[in-house]
Amino acid sequence: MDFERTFEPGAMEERWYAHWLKLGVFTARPDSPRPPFSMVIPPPNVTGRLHMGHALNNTLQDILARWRRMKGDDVLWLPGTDHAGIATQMVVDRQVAAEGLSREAMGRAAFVERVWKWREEYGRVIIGQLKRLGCSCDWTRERFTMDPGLSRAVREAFVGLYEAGLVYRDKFIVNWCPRCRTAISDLEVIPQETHGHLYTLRYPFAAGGGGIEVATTRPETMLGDTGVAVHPDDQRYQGVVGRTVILPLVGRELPIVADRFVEKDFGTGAVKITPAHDANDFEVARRTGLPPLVVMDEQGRMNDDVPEKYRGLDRFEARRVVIEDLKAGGYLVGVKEHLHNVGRCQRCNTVVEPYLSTQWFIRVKSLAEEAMRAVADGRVRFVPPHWVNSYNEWMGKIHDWCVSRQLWWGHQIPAWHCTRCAEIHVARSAPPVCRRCGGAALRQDPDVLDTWFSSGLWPFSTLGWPDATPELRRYYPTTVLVTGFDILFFWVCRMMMLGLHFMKEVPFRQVYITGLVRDAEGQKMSKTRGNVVDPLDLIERYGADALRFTLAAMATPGSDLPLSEERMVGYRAFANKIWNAARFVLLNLGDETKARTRPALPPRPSLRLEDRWIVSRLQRLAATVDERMSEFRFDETANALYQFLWHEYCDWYLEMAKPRLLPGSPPEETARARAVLQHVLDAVLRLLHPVMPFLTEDLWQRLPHDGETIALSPYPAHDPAWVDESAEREVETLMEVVVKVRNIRAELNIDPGRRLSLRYVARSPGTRATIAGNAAVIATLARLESVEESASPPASGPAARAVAPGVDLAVPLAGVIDIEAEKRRLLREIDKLSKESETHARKLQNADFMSKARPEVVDKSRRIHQELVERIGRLSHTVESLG
RNA sequence: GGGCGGUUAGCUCAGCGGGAGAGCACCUGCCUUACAAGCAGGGGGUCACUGGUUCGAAUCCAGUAUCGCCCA
Repeated sequence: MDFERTFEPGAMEERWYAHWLKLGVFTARPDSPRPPFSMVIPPPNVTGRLHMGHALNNTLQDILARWRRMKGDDVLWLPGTDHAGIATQMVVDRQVAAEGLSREAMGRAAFVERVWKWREEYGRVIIGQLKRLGCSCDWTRERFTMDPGLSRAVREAFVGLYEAGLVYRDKFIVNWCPRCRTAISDLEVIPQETHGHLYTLRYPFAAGGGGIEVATTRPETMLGDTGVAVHPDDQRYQGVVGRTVILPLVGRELPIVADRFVEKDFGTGAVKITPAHDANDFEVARRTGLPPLVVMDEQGRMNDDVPEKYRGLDRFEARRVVIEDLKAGGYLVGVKEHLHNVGRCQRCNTVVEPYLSTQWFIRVKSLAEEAMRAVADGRVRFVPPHWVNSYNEWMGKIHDWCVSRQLWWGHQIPAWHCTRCAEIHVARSAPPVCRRCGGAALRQDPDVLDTWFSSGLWPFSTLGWPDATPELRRYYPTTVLVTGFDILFFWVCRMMMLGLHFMKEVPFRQVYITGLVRDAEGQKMSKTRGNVVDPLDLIERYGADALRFTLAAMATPGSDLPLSEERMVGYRAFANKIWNAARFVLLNLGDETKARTRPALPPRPSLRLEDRWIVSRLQRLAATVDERMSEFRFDETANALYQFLWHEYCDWYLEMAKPRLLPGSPPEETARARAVLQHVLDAVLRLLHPVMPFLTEDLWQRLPHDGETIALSPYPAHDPAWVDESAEREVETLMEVVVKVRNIRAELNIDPGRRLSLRYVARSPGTRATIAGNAAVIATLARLESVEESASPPASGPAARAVAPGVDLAVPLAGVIDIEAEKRRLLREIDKLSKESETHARKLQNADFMSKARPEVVDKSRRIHQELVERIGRLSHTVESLG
């Protein structure tokens, strides 16, 4: 088998993904006796391309899915896409326009057919990209929000809400995008700080004798004014309420009304009321009985209800002309710079127009209350928990949800209007005749539902609802939802409300909220900034495993992820490190390699110290990983794996095992070393598999193994029987000795190839036994020719000295030692240790500490202090002996 | 205006009541038969500031400064 010196991702990834698909690894088994674990993917837009946010949350989901699968759960990770009403319609609009056609000219049916065609052709790009990432979704259950089943669920849900009295149709001020020509929800309006002007206008009293001044940022809306309001307690305007003014340019007579909404301190304290074009004004008008007057059309042009001069003008052009005319007429009293927020359409950045129109709404108050209760009483857990605050805040002051959209692409509202008597029928299917007048001419409501309405049903519509399918019974509520905070309100809140309403049960037990992937400078990635990083590009350059590991390692709950390429380079190096460790093991396995099955670990009494140590460390790793994964600590899981693999397995164990692999060592020792090397590697590959699925599969397949894929092999469970504290302590001693010798070599600039000898004086029989019993290991790691116990004090004569816990060391170096330099080196060491010991000395001298601190804390401090003092003493003694 | 989060080594971040940590970067020396995408050794921090609680605070509390996000 070829085994290159450097790890090359690439083709290997594609091969293993195909292997998993062939084996059906990702397919959920509803009839399985195993416990279920389920997640639904946050459905990406059909128009979407994989971005770093997707890469992050799908990596984390995949880690969970693969982990639970190996732990023995029946995992369902249900994938799919969202039809993305406005976005998709815009894309196809553009495509059609490029052909010189238009949506209007084509007609609705032809256009919708065209969108479907687009979806077939381009709408699956992101699915392929998720596969590149390695996502172990159950593709046999892939869903699309416009599928027949999900469309049926949407109809059923809408009708169900209607029957529960939670749906109504009303004229209301909504956020209107004149470019998209549809209503959009509050959440789809992005406020943008804008330098504008505040105009003060004077409206003369109808009866003559002065007038009243009003302030506005949108003068063109004055054409739709139907009143003026002041605060009832405002001293300045006592007596004007009830009088009328004449609207300039129009001539309409407007009543002055009193309403507490008016801010006395803003502008002049009097405001013009344009009920059909301002949400606050609309409320005021409702309270005070002022009539609404719509003065714009769907595209934001002034309509026929304004003086002829302004008809047909775009709202911004109208603003310009209105200002000119007001100025000419002497009605413009003042203009000043004004910084304010202007709402823009999330999709197309057009300035949103508050617009009075007839829309469908969902009464959400009762749904929101239940959704808040579900979180308060723990039916749903947020990770990290602080997001509950945002959730409650939004749910607490929620407005009714405008769910109708004036689009063609989406779920057409299941409501039919009688063309004769205007009766509205909300029904699962078209009624044959009007129930009121019996007329047969019924027309379906042209509007479609907000895309988030169908997304809100996603956790159960995808499982077959409204039918009580086995999947629905088994996998709902889903175990966990992983998503970004940017769609907390859009999506998470809506799923909570709709899930609780229709299923009487929360849609997910836990919600893990990810941070935001930023660039290396911590800036938000955006097309305009040009700092967008393409995950596919990263996969090409570093491999999917390195990308996944990077994202996992940086996924600290509650914080954003500044993605730096340096970090990715580091984790690609990690992948390469693992590759080479496996390469080393495999090249040393000999004939066992051909035995395609994993041998058992040799009985413990036959194992050497270092074997018991690495197996013990492995057990601790398994425990840590299990604990950290259960808490969604992907970062700490990744770090623990990294630390173990690189700094314990590779740095120490591999090196310690090398001598036993050399020809000439006892065959049974070689066999045992091979078995342990292989056992630990196999286990750690499995522990790592959820994070780095491709690399681990590739290596696992090369090693002796049972089964067809690592993805279905059992996840190593913590086995306390193999934890060996004394082995860990002993190896720590060996490491300290080795590091001291290496330190001497480095600081005295001794040729790395030169073999040195080591004399030691152990302070306890245990330490003596550890060192004496492992002299060969120490010699290998520290490149020594001899390790000998020596009489106390350590050998006199020219030598470099060091003190490790429990043992004094001397490396004789005739002709190399500069006595003064050696003294300086030792004094520096004494200094360092003294600083540490002082902090403990202070504590131990503190009577309060001694009496009030927990005994084990005092003990620990005393132990550390004693040890430090002892080492300092021995070092000082050595310095003195140097003269 | 309300809410949430951050401020720890040059950079990016863990740690969140008991000896200041990691990765990268940096310095020194090494192509030691798995790996130079490597090995060995090393330097580097009044844990934003001010008070308080505590025997003990980077860690808990209050306040200040500052940066960022969300909602109005």
